[in-house]
Amino acid sequence: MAPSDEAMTDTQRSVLEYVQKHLQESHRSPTVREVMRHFKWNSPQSARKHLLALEEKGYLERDEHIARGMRLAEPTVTGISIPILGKVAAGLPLLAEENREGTLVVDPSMARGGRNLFALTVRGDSMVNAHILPGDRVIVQQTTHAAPGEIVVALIEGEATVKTFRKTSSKITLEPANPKYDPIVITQDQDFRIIGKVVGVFSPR
Amino acid sequence: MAPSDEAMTDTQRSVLEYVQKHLQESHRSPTVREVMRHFKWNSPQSARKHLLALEEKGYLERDEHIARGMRLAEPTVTGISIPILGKVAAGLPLLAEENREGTLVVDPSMARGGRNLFALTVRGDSMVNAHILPGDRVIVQQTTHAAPGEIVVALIEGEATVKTFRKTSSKITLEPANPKYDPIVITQDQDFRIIGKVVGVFSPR
DNA sequence: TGATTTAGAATACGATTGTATACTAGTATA
DNA sequence: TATACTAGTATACAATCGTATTCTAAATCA
Repeated sequence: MAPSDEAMTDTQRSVLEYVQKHLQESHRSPTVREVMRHFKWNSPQSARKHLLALEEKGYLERDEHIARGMRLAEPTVTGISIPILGKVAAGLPLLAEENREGTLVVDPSMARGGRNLFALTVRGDSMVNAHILPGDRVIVQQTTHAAPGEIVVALIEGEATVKTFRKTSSKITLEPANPKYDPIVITQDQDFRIIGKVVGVFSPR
Repeated sequence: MAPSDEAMTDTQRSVLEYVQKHLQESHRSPTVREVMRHFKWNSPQSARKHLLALEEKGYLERDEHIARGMRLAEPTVTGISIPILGKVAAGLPLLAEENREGTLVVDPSMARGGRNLFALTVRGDSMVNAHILPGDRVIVQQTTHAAPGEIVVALIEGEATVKTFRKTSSKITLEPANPKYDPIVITQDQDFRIIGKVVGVFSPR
């Protein structure tokens, strides 16, 4: 349950702010008695009631009977960690642990709308004219459908490839952005699947 | 004091990994006894000795007498926040608060060697053949010197521009990567300054 | 061989800590 | 007026937890 469902009293707000500050500064939850002492109260229950109220209203999460067991309901986001996909193993879900090669941190602006993202390291120069170079990390939004002209990541016979998606009434082609290469025409009997479309490129130089 | 000064024993390494994992997953330090139970030991001292050893060797930090008082000596880096430079105001230090337009989070792999980084939003298409497009964020390492052929960010008469740096015995030129534009020849009386070189490009699509 | 280091056990002490119950007082509300 | 809610106090209990001391056993090393 997300915060801001229910209003806090002034004291509850102060307590929440103290807990937030404590977590931020010491990377550790305060104890009930630390809250009590900070507000110069004389009973652990004074603090405890506010903490329980904050938990009930969804602002705090707690683990019972555990010392320093408080957490903020909404963790502060500094960057979005998305998995880097390596070789895709057949039969496994795309984002299974086994397919992961590492983690890439991207700006939160990339993740608007809670998009289902992953990254892929580009091999080969087939997309240089779309400014996607070998070694670049393409940031991919997972989807099974794409509009013609969009740059997609497709799985052909178990191999992941980045190409421009083209579609006519009769056939689907995957078009490179490099005159050196020919378009790939998808035939009926091929194992073909769109796994996402490119929403960003990260290019270390 | 940085870790890796002193070698760990195998057990100490396992304990450190467990503490790291615990911190990462629950945002909370394990207790001495939780470490003990995880390794199926029968005495708190078994765990405590390893924890004290890890502290002495600089891998862990601890606060005495405090429940769940362990921290990693090197905080886990999830992303590097670098400032996005806007219009550069004359007279101010480059990275002054007034010049900042926002923050960009990049992968830690960009920040190897503790480089002094900032980001810049590209305006114009003068570098498209170097795969730097309008709207891209170039990630820049601050430096006053560059080798010919490197892509630099230069300040000409207070205006920041991204170009390829060229230098002969007689003159300095800034070369666009787009035939539509002519190279800029720097004259003696111009206020010219290199402020950094491009080490990465972040391109939202 | 004897000394040192490392790993772990056994046990205990006391402070810390989450929790429970019972109480007073003020304030808002139906 | 009676009721409910909020705020805080007082006190107690038991589990958790960091720490201290003493001990055994194996491995390393000079």
